[in-house]
Amino acid sequence: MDAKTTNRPATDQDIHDRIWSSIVDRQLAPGTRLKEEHLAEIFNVNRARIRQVLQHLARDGLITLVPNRGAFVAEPSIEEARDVFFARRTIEERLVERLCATIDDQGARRLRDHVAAERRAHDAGDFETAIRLSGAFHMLIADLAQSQILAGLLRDLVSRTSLITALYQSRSAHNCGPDEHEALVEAIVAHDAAAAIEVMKHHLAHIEAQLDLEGERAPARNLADILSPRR
Amino acid sequence: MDAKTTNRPATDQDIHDRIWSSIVDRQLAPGTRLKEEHLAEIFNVNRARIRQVLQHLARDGLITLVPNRGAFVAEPSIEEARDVFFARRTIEERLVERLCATIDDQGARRLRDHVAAERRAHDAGDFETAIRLSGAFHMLIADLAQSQILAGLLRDLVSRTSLITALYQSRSAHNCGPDEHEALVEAIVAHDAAAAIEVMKHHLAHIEAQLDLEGERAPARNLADILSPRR
DNA sequence: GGAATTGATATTGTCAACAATATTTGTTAA
DNA sequence: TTAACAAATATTGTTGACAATATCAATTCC
Repeated sequence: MDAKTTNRPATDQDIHDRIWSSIVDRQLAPGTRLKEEHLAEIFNVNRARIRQVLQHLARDGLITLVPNRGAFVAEPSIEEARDVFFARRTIEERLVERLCATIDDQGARRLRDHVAAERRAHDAGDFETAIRLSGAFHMLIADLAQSQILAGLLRDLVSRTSLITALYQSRSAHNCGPDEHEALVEAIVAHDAAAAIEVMKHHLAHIEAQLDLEGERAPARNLADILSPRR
Repeated sequence: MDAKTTNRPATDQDIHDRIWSSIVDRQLAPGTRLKEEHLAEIFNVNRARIRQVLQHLARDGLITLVPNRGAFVAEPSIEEARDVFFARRTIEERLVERLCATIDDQGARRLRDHVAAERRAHDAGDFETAIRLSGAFHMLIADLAQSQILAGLLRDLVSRTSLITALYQSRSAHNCGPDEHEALVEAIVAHDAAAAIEVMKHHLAHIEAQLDLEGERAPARNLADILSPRR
């Protein structure tokens, strides 16, 4: 959290976006305490504004508000993690099903361009970009499928997935996104709903399988981790 | 909105629940303006508290916050209405599918008891209760299907459905809930997922078909409607 | 040395006041 | 009578101060 304050006062949306992406990009680890006054100083705004933003982030599922104690980056339990994947399957299978019926040339081009960019980043070893584009691919599908409600719900679920992988990802995990994304795009463009659903199902199962949701909980964060400056 | 203030200070959750149910029960019509200071007087709390509650209700999709102008009970467009039903089908079909696999004796009893209560209210002509129980039936399915995430999402969608029916329901609509709910329960108890999905799909299509989403927008609310006392 | 207690400090929760913006009311002109 | 304009009022947005609660540091006791 090394955001520099600028002279233009930050809007609530700016602040929300900044904290959101710091969590999703894993700069803020699960369990991190977010002090209102501290954030207010960082963003150079009144504390009441921060409270408002934190309320929103809590509704997004990215932070946990504990009465009288403050806000913490969320630490989803194993049960929650499974539920997130269940919800994602529910939504994303339906979205690709719909997209198979509605995809047009422009949509197909956008999908292909996106996966090509993913492939380029992946092949160049730029894994940070590859991972970011991988998440954005899911949101592109949601946008193209034209359900604002499901797209909004999915956005939260994808964000929470980032928290979950931060907590539970085993060491051997690797990003296999472009291959499965390509297969998905081809099924969509071919209007093959059954295949698209199967690929999406497999893809999400693959992501979930890389997480250690069977063993012990992820190591509890100690107090020093929580209290050390996050910069 | 004739809530009487009590001596115990209302909690934020109390206030939220009260406004929520007033909207869902159609005591507060779509388009109604909710003034912060007025609500603060009604509930005998500081206005800042009301602002917090209104933020939550906006995230629930039940009200619309217009900068510098205030909060209004939401008036979903036809596109939004269709999207809500699409999202509901996505979620509710998956929930009944899962419930067919996990239902036990206790769950079956709860479902049957609920539909019986619905049937009694319906047969006694107590349509207010019948409609309330009808909505609660959907939430019971969500609870039993054991996905907190989908249950939470569905709660918001069911609430918004109430707004939509308030705006778009044709005059000839009637509640045919108990019959379809009974068929659904039997499919679930028989572990027949295909049938359950089909009944749920048909049930939601039935609700949607009773709305006039093809013709002109619901009549615009005129100034007299907005300014008349809402009690 | 560890646990319990106390006091100091930090943080969150709440509030009323003021600034900014919108709405309503009153007045004037055509 | 209607439209335009100005003034008054209402409402929302923001802030800093204070109350309530939690955390941390220091001290004492076993």
